[in-house]
Amino acid sequence: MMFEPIARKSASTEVFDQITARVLGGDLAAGDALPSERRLAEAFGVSRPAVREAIQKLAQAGLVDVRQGDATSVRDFRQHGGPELLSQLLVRDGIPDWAVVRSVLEGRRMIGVQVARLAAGRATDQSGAALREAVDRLASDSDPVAQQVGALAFWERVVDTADSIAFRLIFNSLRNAYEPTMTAMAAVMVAEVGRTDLYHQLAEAITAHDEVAAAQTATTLLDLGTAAVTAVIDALHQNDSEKDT
Amino acid sequence: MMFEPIARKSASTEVFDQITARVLGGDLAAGDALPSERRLAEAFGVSRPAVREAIQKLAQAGLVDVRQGDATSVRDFRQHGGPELLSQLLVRDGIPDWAVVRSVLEGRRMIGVQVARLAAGRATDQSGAALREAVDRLASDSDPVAQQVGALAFWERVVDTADSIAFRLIFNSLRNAYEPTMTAMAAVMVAEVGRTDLYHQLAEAITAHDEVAAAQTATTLLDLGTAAVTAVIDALHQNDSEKDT
DNA sequence: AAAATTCACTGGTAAGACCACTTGACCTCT
DNA sequence: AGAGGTCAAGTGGTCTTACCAGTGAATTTT
Repeated sequence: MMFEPIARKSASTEVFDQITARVLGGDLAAGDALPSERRLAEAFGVSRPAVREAIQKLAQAGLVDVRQGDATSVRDFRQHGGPELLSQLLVRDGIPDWAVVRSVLEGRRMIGVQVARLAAGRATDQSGAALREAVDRLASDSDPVAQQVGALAFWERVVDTADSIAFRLIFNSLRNAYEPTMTAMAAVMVAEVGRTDLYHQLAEAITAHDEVAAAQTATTLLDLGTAAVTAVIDALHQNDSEKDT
Repeated sequence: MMFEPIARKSASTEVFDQITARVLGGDLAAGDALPSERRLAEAFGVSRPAVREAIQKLAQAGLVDVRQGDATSVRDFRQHGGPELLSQLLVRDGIPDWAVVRSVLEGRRMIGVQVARLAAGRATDQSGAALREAVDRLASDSDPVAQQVGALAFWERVVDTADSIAFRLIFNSLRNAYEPTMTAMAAVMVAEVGRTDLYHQLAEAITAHDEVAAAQTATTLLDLGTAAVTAVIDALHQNDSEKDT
């Protein structure tokens, strides 16, 4: 029996998480007024500073609008939120939101291709070596989860090679959304991350400054994972339909 | 004479902004330890709760790593930050960072094309009407700034039509980065936002479910702005070179 | 030399008081 | 009536003070 490290959440983090879940879950609709800080403090059984810290984080995430003198109100996260929210949207109460999963896969695929193309245009000797090293490390892993970590590290190198801070930051967001789901996705994603030949091919295309080949290989590679996940989703939906019948 | 609404910043916001600027500006490098909350409070002349609120926001933005018992340390925002940071990175001390500008333009272009393609695949009668309305509103504006606002609203409709929450949230981030620069960009961006014919064409292509035409038109449109801004950047660099000579 | 302990420093939390601002009800004058 | 002013209640903003809870390094003990 393995012991899991206990992760203690601070009071403010706990408050933040709960309110975030309420907002993203729709229990607190856009425009709704949040209870006052004093009431929240009482309701959560914490001090007011703890509540305030949570609210500041909510405001930073674009989830609430706080104005002195008036009640703090919930904002429409679809209109004001950033991609940091994706990780919370992907899975709610342990149940994946397939529409969100689909959209993240789409984003991953389209952005991955563009980044690969950019990288091919800007590869240097250094970045080429880094890419090859990442491929080698990925190829040496046999565990599906480790392979996913390796694939993520590989793509991180690709993004670095693309030398675009905007794509880098977007990549970070997608990675943060994806990471918590890795163990659950391992069995499915092996169809993609197991194809070390394609990673090798992509690394070579980028190193050779072949933008077309890089984009094409990236498309092939990312479509594998997309197709695999999509197949699972469809299968689940089919089951649902059968149950209904 | 117009009156400007006065925007008063709270103490915690002020602290947050100052530390953010230090981190993004490189004065506080990744791995550096932040002064303790008590010292920061004294240095800024504010109370400790105010400092704590600021630090919580910094942590939420991925800029610092805070652990009880140990000093709060600065994280590598390139590795952990999200695209919300772009607005702060675009301009520092009033001077645009051209590498960041370029990367945002690249992101805008590539993502815009993909979103247009997605939208073409998922347009409905409702979304088509919304797109046309947005084009009409854009066409009725003559002021460059108003046109940019209209163009942004148009693209917002396109993203909605694409029906992808991931792209929606990414779009929000790019918009937040872009909005503060609009007045400065007005004269340059008019080359793009003034082409109401292309917006109209794009709206029609999306409504007609013509993915290829939508992608192509989007490319043409977005390249206009990209080229215009790139030309300005190059001109500035040329001036710099001449000065050096 | 290694292990255990101590201590100084860090962030985490709480309570209570007061300030600054928004809102809406109420009142007054026109 | 309607426009304006006044006021009170409720909200977020801030400060002070005190103590709790971890971390890490210096210190002591073995």
